Amino acid sequence: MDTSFTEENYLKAIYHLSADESKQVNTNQIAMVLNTKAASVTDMLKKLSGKNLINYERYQGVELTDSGKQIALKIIRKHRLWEYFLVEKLAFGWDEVHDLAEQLEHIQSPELVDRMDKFLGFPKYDPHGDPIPDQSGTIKCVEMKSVAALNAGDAGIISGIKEHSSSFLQYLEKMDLKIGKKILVEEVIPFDETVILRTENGGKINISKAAAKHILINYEQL
Amino acid sequence: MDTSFTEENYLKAIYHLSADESKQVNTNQIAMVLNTKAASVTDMLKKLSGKNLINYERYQGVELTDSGKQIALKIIRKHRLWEYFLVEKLAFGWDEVHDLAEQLEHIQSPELVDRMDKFLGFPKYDPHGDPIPDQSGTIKCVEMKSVAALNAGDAGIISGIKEHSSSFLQYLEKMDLKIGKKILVEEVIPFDETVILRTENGGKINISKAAAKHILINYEQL
DNA sequence: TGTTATTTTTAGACTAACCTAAATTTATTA
DNA sequence: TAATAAATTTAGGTTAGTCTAAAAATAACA
Repeated sequence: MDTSFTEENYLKAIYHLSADESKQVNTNQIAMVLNTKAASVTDMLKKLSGKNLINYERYQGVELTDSGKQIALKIIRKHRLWEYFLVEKLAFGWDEVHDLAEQLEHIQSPELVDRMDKFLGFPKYDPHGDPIPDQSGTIKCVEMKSVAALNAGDAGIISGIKEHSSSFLQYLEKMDLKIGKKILVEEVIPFDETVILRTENGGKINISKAAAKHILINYEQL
Repeated sequence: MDTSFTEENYLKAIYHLSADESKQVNTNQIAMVLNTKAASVTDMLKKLSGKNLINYERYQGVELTDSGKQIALKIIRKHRLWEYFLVEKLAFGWDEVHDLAEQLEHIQSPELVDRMDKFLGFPKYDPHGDPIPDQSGTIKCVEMKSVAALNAGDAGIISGIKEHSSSFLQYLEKMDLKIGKKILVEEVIPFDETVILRTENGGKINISKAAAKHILINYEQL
């Protein structure tokens, strides 16, 4: 039972959608993220259901089966390893690698993935701070908190973001807020909840509440 | 004007066929190497002709136009750079990388190719000794001689092979005849034209005429 | 040169993935 | 709860790439 390029994209989309928004994923959501039409999604859902990769009942939304989830995690593993490679070895910016990884994640060769993993030194997080699933598809579940939820005095390492638009990525670049950077919350201004961060070299960075919401801090990587 | 995965494979096949056997390439040859049927080939030839990537007249065989050749060379450049990467960085055997490179060569990103080239140190030859076209598609034309055409006393570096079957690749592996190895022809036995080679560390290797014919020596890489 | 054999092309059909437009089901709200 | 709105599915059609079987062109040879 082989999965096509397109099937893999659907499985990945469903995985991400069901991680974000609770449980059942609906047709329109999928159509949205895959840039396609609801009718096409329905066709594919029937097909994936026939292969037992999703549980699907007409009009009732959809969720991945265990084997569907396994496949999705394999794709995500590949995606994140490739992103790591592109940034660490080929010096791409972390905001430029997504589309390329989207192509590379479909290369079929378990051998390649594992060798790449070794070559890269078994990285645990991709350049956006998202955890890289291991060979068996296990994903390291880390507790991340949004910066907006921190209080003065809290500290941690920037480890992820909730928004992947290139405008936001460029904003982070400008503000010099990179994944892996250690920060301390110096103050939260009560008026508009602007957060004042202090970095290791003593610099101060002010960010709006809107931005703070989308930046995640990790306690695990310390 | 974008070229699909499949179109690229046809262009590459035509390129290789016209390099090997003189000029005009015929439908059946293409069908053979692409593992498809002549009828399918005809369909595609019409399509490629419409895009001005080949010169095609019914029943008369086919050849690449300049733009078709440019595209073919870009694919070949990618293929060979990926093979180099797989062997040099990920420690694959040079006889295992072909199928993988066949997938990777279709990744679309000029930026990626050039960064990879730089990362690898601008290699001139792939692990099979075939020259890697540069950015502009120029291929280094080197004079290669088959070992069977050498006389006692001649020396050079093993730089290519004319036969790519995995049985032959494994034979070379067993004999410890690797691309890049410096060899000297010590003697050619008149009886059956067995060639006795001497390697840099003083070892002797006997090869049959059949094998010698398929091994190429390069004067350029010295 | 005429006849057979081979190669190539056409004709017609299939599949995967997509689309639009219409029908149906579920959700919302007056 | 009936009526409207939104979401989803069905029906029918398109395109790229493939196939088989039959027809047409070229090549081989007696």
